[in-house]
Amino acid sequence: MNHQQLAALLFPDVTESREDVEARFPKRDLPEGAKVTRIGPSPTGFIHLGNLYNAIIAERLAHQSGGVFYLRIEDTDQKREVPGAVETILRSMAYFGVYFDEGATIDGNKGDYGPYRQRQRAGIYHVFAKWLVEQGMAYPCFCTAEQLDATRERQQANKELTGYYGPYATCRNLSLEEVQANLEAGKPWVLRFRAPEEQGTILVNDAIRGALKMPSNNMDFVLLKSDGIPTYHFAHCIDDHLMQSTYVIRGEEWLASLPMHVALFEAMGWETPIYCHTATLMKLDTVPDDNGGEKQIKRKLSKRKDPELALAYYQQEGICQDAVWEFLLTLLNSNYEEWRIANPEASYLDFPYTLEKMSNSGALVDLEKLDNISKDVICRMSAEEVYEKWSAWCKEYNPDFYALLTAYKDKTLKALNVGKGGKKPRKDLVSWKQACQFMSFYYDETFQREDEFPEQVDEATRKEFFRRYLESNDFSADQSAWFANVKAITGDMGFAVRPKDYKKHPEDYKGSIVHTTNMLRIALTGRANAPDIWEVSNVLGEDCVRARIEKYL
RNA sequence: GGCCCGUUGGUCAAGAGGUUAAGACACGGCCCUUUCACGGCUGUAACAUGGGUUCGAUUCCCGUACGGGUCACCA
Repeated sequence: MNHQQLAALLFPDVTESREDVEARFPKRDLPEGAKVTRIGPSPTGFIHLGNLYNAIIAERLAHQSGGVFYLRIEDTDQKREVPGAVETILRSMAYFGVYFDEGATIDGNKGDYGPYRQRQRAGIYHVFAKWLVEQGMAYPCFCTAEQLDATRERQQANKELTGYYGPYATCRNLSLEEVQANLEAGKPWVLRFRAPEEQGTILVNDAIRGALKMPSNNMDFVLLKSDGIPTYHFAHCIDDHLMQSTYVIRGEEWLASLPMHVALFEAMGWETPIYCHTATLMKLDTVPDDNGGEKQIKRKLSKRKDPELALAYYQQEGICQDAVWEFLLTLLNSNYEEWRIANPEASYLDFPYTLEKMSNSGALVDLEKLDNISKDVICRMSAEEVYEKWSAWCKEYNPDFYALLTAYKDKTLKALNVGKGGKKPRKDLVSWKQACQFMSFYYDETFQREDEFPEQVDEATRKEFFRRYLESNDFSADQSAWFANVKAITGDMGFAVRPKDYKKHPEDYKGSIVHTTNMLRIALTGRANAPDIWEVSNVLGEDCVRARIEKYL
C-alpha cells in the first residue's frame, strides 16, 4: 500500500502541508509560567453548573498566571446543535462574570488563533488527517452502521471487548484499488486511527488526580466522520496544540478516552497539555431501599430531574453571580471559606486558587449552603449595589417589580439600608427573587397582611392601643424616644413592659410588650417577623404608617 | 460485563504512619433581644469493610462492598 497515493486519493483538495498550518499558529508571546486554558462547550443550548465549574478553574488558572483564557465552540456534532446556543453560552458566561481573552463571539471570532468554532476549522483538520494517512497512521473505513452493529453484537455475545480493533478492524488492510473502487462507488467513509498492534501502558500525570496508569489505546477510533468533520478526540488534539493550551480542564467523563488522546499526540509528535480531570457534580437523592424503606444516595446531577443543574436556573432564581462563584470556589478549594472569613472585603478574584487543593471525588451541590453564601455576599454589598443588581434582574424576570423599584428608588435605597449599619448587619436577602417577596411590604402596591394579630389581645384592646399609639407617637423621635413611648402605652394598658415579667406572672398582665409591638409590626409590615419597626416606619413615612394603622381602628 | 476513577460527621471538607481527627453549612441547647434575622457560647455527629506491612495505620499494599464514569461517525 502506498500511503502517499492513498492520502492524495482521500484528500484531493488539501494543498497545504502541516508545517504551513503550524506556521499560522506561532508560539504565543507570554511571560514565564503563564497558563493557556479554555472551555470548549458544545452548542446544544444547555449549559450546566459543571460548565461553569470548569470555566472558573480555567479562568483562574489563566488569569492568575498572566496567561490566556479562551472560548472554543465545539460544534462538531451538527445533529445536536441548537440555533442561538452560542449566544446562550456567551450570555450565561457574562452573567456569571466569566470573561474571555479570545474566542468565539456571537457572529465571529476574537483573537489570532481562530477560528474558534471547530466546524470552521475543517480545512485545518484535513491537513493533519492527510499527514497521518501519509504516515500510515490513519486509513479510510467504509463499514456501515449495520456492519458495526453486527460486529458489536457478536463481540458482546462472545463476551469480548467491543469496538473496532485488531481482527475486527476489517477496513484496516484494504488495498489502494479497493479504496479507489469504494470511493468511485460513492460509498461514505470515515477516517480511522491505526492503533499499534501491541498494547502497552500509558502513564499520565493528571494535575488533579496525580499519576494515572492505564492500558494504552488499542482502538481504531474515528478521526473524521463521514461528513469530514472531526470527532472530539481529533479536534481536541489538533486545536489544543495549535491554540497552545497548556492546561486542559474537563470533566472526569473524559478519563476513559485519555489513552486515545495520548496516542494521537504521540502520533503527531506533540507534547500533551497538562490534563486536569474534574469530579462530577453530584446530588443527594432519596430512593427506595431493599427493605421497603428509603435510603439516600449520591448521584450525578441529571438534566431532566434536577433544575439546579442548568445555569439558567440560577439566573431565573436571581441568585447573585458572585454567590455562585463563591459557592463553586468553596467546592473547588476548601480553604476558600477560611480565606473569606479572614478577608471579608476582598474580591473573590483575589483568592489564590490552586489546583493542588482540588478534590477528586464528586462534590454534592448543596443549595442550602449556596443560600448561606448568598446572604453573606448580598450583605457585604452597599445598598446602591444591591439596588443596581436587583433591579437589573427584575428588569428581565419581574417587570412589575422593576416598575416599583424605578418609581420608588429613594425609598428602596432607604429600605435596603435598614439593618445595615453596625457590626451585626441583618442578612435578610438571599436572592433577587426572594428579595421581591421579602421587600414587598415597603410598597403599597404589593403590601398585604400575611400574619394574624396575636390572639392574646382582643379587638377592643388592639384598637385602643393603635389609637393611643397614633395620638402619642412623635414621628421625628429617635429610636429610644420612640421606644420609650411604646413602653409607656404598653405599661399603661396593663401589659408587661418586660417580657420576663410576663413570663414569670402571666396572670398579672394582659400580655407583654411582645404582643403590643407585634401588633404594630403586623399592621405596618403584614408580618410577625420583620425588621425593626422604628426603622421601617422611617422608610414608610408618617402618612403611610398612619394609613396602615388607621385601617384597623 | 471489561476498563478506569473514587469512598473522613447529614453536607463541603483539613489532615498526617503516632493528632483530644480542624473548620464551614445544616441540626439541638443556651445567651443577646420588642418579633425575626444577625451575633456570641455550646452540643450531637466521621476516617466504608476484610486482610496484610509496621512497634503502631484512618493514612501504605491487596481483596470486598458501595458510588461514579466509560465502552458511538455525542461531546
